[in-house]
Amino acid sequence: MKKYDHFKIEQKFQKKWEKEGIYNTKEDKSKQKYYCLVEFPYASGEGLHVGHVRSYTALDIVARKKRMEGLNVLYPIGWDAFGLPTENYAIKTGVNPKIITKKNTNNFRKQLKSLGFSFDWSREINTSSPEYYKWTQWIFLQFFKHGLAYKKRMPINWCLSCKIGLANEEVVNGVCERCGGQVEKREKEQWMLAITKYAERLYDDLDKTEFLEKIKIQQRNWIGKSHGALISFALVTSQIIADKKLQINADGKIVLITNVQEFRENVNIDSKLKIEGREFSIKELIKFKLDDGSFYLKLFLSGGYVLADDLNSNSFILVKEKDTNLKIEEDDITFENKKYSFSYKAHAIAEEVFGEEIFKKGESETFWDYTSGNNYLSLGIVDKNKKRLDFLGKTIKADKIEVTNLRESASNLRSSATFTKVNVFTTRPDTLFGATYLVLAPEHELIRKFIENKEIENIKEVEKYISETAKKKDIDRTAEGKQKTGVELKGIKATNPVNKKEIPIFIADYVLAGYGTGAIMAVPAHDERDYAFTSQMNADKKTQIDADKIEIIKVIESNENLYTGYGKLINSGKFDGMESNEAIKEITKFVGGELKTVYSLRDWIFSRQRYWGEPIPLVFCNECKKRVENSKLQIPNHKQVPNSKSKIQNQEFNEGELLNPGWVVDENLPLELPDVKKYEPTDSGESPLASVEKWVNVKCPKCGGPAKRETDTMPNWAGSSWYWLRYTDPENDKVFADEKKLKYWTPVDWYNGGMEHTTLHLLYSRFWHKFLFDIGLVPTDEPYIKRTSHGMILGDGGEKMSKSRGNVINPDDIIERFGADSFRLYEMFLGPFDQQTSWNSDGVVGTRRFVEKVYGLSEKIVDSENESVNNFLNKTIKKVGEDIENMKFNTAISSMMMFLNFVYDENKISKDSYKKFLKILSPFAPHVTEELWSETGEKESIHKSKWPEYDEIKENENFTIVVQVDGKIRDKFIVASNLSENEIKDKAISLEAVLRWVGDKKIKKTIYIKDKLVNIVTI
RNA sequence: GGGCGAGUGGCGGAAUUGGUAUACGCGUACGACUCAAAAUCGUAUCUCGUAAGGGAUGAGGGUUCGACUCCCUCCUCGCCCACCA
Repeated sequence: MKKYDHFKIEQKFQKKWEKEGIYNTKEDKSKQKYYCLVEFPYASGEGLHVGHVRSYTALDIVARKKRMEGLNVLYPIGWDAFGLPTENYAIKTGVNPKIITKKNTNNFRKQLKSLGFSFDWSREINTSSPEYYKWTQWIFLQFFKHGLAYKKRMPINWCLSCKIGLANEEVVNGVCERCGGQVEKREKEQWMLAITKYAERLYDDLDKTEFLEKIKIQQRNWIGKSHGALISFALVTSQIIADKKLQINADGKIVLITNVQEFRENVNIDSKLKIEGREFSIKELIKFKLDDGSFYLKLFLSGGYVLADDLNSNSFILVKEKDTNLKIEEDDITFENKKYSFSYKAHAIAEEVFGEEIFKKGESETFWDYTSGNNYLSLGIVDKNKKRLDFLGKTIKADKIEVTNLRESASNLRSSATFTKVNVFTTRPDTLFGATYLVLAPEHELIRKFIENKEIENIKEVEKYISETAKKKDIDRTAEGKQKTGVELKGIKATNPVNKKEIPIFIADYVLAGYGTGAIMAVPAHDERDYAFTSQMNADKKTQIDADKIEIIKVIESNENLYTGYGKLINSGKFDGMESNEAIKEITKFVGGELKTVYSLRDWIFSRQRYWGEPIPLVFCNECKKRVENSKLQIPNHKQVPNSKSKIQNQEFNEGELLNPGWVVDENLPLELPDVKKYEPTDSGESPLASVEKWVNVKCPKCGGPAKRETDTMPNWAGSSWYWLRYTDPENDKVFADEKKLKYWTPVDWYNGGMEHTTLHLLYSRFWHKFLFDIGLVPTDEPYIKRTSHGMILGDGGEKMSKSRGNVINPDDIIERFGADSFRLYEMFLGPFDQQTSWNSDGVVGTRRFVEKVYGLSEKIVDSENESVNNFLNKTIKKVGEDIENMKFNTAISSMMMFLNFVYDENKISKDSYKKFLKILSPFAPHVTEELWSETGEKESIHKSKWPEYDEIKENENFTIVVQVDGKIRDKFIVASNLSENEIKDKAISLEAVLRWVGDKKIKKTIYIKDKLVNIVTI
């Protein structure tokens, strides 16, 4: 018997296959396609991992089987080449990442080829090659042009000792992964991709896919859909205004307020005024602020009164609104049926209302200003020193009048509408009666404005808390068991809309700015976090809230103060007795809230302050910024991306340029990475590209003026977000892939990868694909039909393989010792493909022995074999075929081992059966089967042969019937399948062992399971 | 805290429309071959018991003629997410 020399055989066929290109694929309309995809590797310096081998072998088996079944199979490979380890290595050594990448991919390619995968190497791609990233950049520009990319200040992780920005993945347990140093947040302008606009579709369309259920679940959890309601809480700054503080003078027009400044600061749209015993509510409040920080008020009151501020005399003027009633018709203003030119008219009104001495003609000017949104204007007058202004009349429709000239004269005046409400998102509107305070995230935009307008009393305390929060590391902010902290916003209250009770407002960092509206209603009796916060604030004596008294849903058995479940409402006014699910809808309706679905998915931070990534092909131009700002172009407000290629091309500025004034696209692609001297980010946290002046300073592609390039690069997820599309047409330099080729090959039929990519990569790539679908560039709205994940291979002790633990297995060593075929078989034999398992190098000898036995099998070939061998083979063909489809590679292999053992026992096999066996083994062990196949005299490759059919097992086969008495096995016998149920029962009951066990007991019943078992039940 | 998954020999694991638990492989022991070793082949290998037989699939309970499989309670481990309102 000749010796099995794996090295010789594997080398021989790997060369032969490559030379003949037998796995290279072309579009062939006559054949059905099948697209197998594995996650392309990041070619690190550490070389191939056994985990790669597991994934690639599995789909190689699938690809080979599908080919044998006559499908046109695309099984491509390439390199995900932008990444941190390469960059970090470059920083350390100063070697250009291109060179490192080249070296690493060469090594990976060699390693992959030594495993005999049936990749179509002619389609190899590399995300770091300009030919490839040209299209990554191009797709980014499409996002930009459609208004899905925008710049925003965002915190980044900054390592204090490495002095570089870290990706989230590099921050492990709150410290820098590389050096273990402290990480803090730094704010920086970042490019964002608006993936949240696709949240709903990314969620819903999972139903269209055949992803493994656990993968769908993980995606759904990541997107984080919750149903709830937006509820508005009106703000009350103060109701201090009382009779004694107001005086009306004799003619009834001048109101004296004892503390005008206090009144100015505290009056609010929800304030109620009492003047001479008469109550007024405020219909509209206009607050004008001067540059020195002081401001003036104009209040439109119920009953048609207007309360106008007079700073100089520390008084307010109360007038009847109808005195200043204005109507606008065309260009002119009609005032009590007389027509005046605009300016003249305004003065006429001023004289009439306030007296000529206040606004002398020629010394004062008229102006318009915005008050409540873009559609309404008020007419006003400002004195010549621009220190005093007033309004004359109620708001009027603005779209009928020309305002441009008049705006300028008041340009040093800024209007600021007072904020009147806070929106909160809650999933539990049914607990609204228990809402005893509001909490805003420290980053909530209202707080800045409260501070600006001096609407809070304890500004210093609040500012201190905000800055402390910003400095906190993530880990401190979220660590479990951490005390909740917060500060009350004194001087501002909110009104609970359901019972009109006044409740305090806090800021606290347990409320996240990025989720919902960044504000919550706190229901301590029904929410754990609110309960904890309340208890802690009570301990600090900062609030009066008593959790006991606000319980609204009572659970009979529960005597706790906290209950987070659902139930029947109590202490909820007219909603008492209503079930939660109904109350959610009813209470929301009652308070004028809006049922809403929110997603916890955040927009994608798309900037990295790094060298080794795709440059972002945008340029900043000051001149274009001005032109955008002066243009009247509006950003279209569409909910869905339009399915059109042309719309955005007809304007001078595209949507992205309008959205990000000054940023213009540079369509001269690829925008290549320039060479740099050093790969570290700059001290200011900019990417190394910022130091390449020649590259940074460019002519604006739009106006030709001086402009600067964006120096951030794209994240390493970018290139992998569309790579499966490029495989269909990897060399095209006109488009990212030819439409017809995309149509033939996509979507991917089966995509396998690691569970660790289930959330980010899988979601990002689905997002890009959907966007490309929306703009008409790909034929389907989902990229992958089936997605599976292989389980992780742990090291010997059941721990994760890692360099530091020293338990990393190098595939090269295994191939050298045992050969690629045995290695592949062992990887698949290890355990269930989708579950984690641990590696044991000693185990490879098992599959090696199996391969050797296969190698010697030809000695058993005879002219006529036993029928039982043929039957066994049929069963095995069936099982192997099914197991491959179901990813049960381990049992497929064990069934082939059983067959082989059986043949060795029988000591004979026909040539025909032998060849069939080689065929079903060939996807698993492609080299040795090819060798043996050629030895049978076949000229064509076994991998081009047809997958064998199997015959259903013949009817007259015998079965073993197990006989139980009272559920315990007592005997078994072999029976031909043509016996009837009664015959089998009779035979069972007459067995000696059965008679012995039944004894004198009476037989209650006899259960028969076809071809399997008889159970005799006694009483 | 939430989601997902898993607990079966010394080890990786097999067995689910509920029907012979421990397939297949590793390891180990003994034997054959050999001067010897390796390799190979053969036999054995859950456990108690001489045997007949009994017990065992993380623990405990339930449903059933019959449970690794279904239901309930609990424990342990892994992965992912984590103050998501």
